[in-house]
Amino acid sequence: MVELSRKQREIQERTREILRVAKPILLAEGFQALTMDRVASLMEYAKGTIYGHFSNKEEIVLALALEAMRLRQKLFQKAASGTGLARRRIMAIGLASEFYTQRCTEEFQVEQWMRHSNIWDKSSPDRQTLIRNCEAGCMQIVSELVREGQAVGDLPTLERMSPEEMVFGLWAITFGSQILTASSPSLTALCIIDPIRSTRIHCCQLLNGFGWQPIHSVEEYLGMVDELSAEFHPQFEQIQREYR
Amino acid sequence: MVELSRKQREIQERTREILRVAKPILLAEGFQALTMDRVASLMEYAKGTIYGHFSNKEEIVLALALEAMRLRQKLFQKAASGTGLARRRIMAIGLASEFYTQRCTEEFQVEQWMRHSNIWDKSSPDRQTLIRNCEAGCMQIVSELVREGQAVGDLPTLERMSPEEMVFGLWAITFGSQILTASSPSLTALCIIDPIRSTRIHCCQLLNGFGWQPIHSVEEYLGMVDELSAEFHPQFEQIQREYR
DNA sequence: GTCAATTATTGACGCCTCGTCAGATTTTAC
DNA sequence: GTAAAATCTGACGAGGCGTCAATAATTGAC
Repeated sequence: MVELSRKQREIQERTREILRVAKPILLAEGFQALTMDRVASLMEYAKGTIYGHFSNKEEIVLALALEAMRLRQKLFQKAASGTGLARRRIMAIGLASEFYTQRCTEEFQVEQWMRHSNIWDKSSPDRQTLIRNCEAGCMQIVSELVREGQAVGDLPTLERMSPEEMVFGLWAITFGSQILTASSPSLTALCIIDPIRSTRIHCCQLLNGFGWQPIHSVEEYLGMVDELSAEFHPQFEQIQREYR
Repeated sequence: MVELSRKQREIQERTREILRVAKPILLAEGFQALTMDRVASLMEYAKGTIYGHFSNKEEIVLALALEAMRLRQKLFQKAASGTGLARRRIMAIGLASEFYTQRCTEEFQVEQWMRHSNIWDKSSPDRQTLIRNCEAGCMQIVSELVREGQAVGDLPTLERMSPEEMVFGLWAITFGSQILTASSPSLTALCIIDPIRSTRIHCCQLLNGFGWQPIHSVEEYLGMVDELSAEFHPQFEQIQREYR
């Protein structure tokens, strides 16, 4: 490790400060309200100085997103490190994801901004890679559990279907639900009263469909999720606090 | 119906012309490349004239998106109007959705632009409503099939779970898969070789999980999808041609 | 066919943001 | 103490947005 000079530390600290200033603007007023001039004047630095840290505002968003995704990854890790069968631990990951969307609203929102092609495409490949790696890390946590389920014999393997491809399904269902919930303000108008409960049920039914033992009835499953929730929520909250 | 004067027809035609000009720019170069000045100069009209049709560029995107969604709706209608059991017809809708993503790439892409909060939020409530209605229409087509499955007794009903909430699951899984496929250029790096096949399987397993009769093994299901595909593709292509 | 009223079109304009870079200022190293 | 290196500054050019006063075209009554 290289020792950093005082100046270097100052600069690093300022990078963090920029993110601290930019985040509430992005969240409260959207991307177009996040201007370099504004960040600069709020921080009482010249614009050029800000550009020394981030070569455009898209980079700021991706930097925020990376932080957010690291939090997500930590939650997943915690969930996966629980006890019991792989299926139970996968349920815990579902809960982690739910927690992230529900309780780490800001981070979840930042992730959404990052996905905008406008923003993604204008930021540097380096930062993109960092984010991709983090995403792959999250995925790996889950696919390990699938592998474990298969190894133990609880989950039948399928011809030409990798553990990652199974995760893809769970990922798609939770991700899809979250996006739809976040972007359709009128789900209730479409008779979708409780999207979170629905998503839980769909995950259960998907796992049942794959024959992942033990098979749970919906009632049973929802009960277990509540128990798991009581167990993990304090831990998730702890991680969230540390992150702040 | 009101007769339109020649002038009115001309104006209407120009609206269409604007969309024709704007679409390739949006698709090939993205939203920030779509400027009113550029559209105006390409059409050899003054900018103000374009603003007479669309009060900002976001409106243009939403207008394009509405066209796209109407195509999607037509595909869904065709799929739902097939013969056989509700489960089979739901599979056909899955295929319609696949066809839309795969073969109506441009329309699918336009839909993605519409979902950007930047764009959505800046366009008029009227146009937003049109789009929401179209989305609701698509959803209704599917939820009718769920109702039919339940009525016939093929699909067990669940406590506190509306047909729409069941559709939500299928919607989330296909939508989520499509977004992930479209936005993660390196799915193969994550060991997801064939996302389309995976998605098909996940839909099958979800339906199996819900106990929708007849239950299909994955092999069986994939075979049926191929058959259905042969049956519906020509019809879908027909609809696509009419739309152009 | 004329002409006034209505409707449509134009494009220069003001405002805003982006990202740059030459010059001013501060820090570092000796 | 001082010269070289690093850092910071903010005015500037480029370019997009949306407006609106001025201009042109169209309509329809006579």
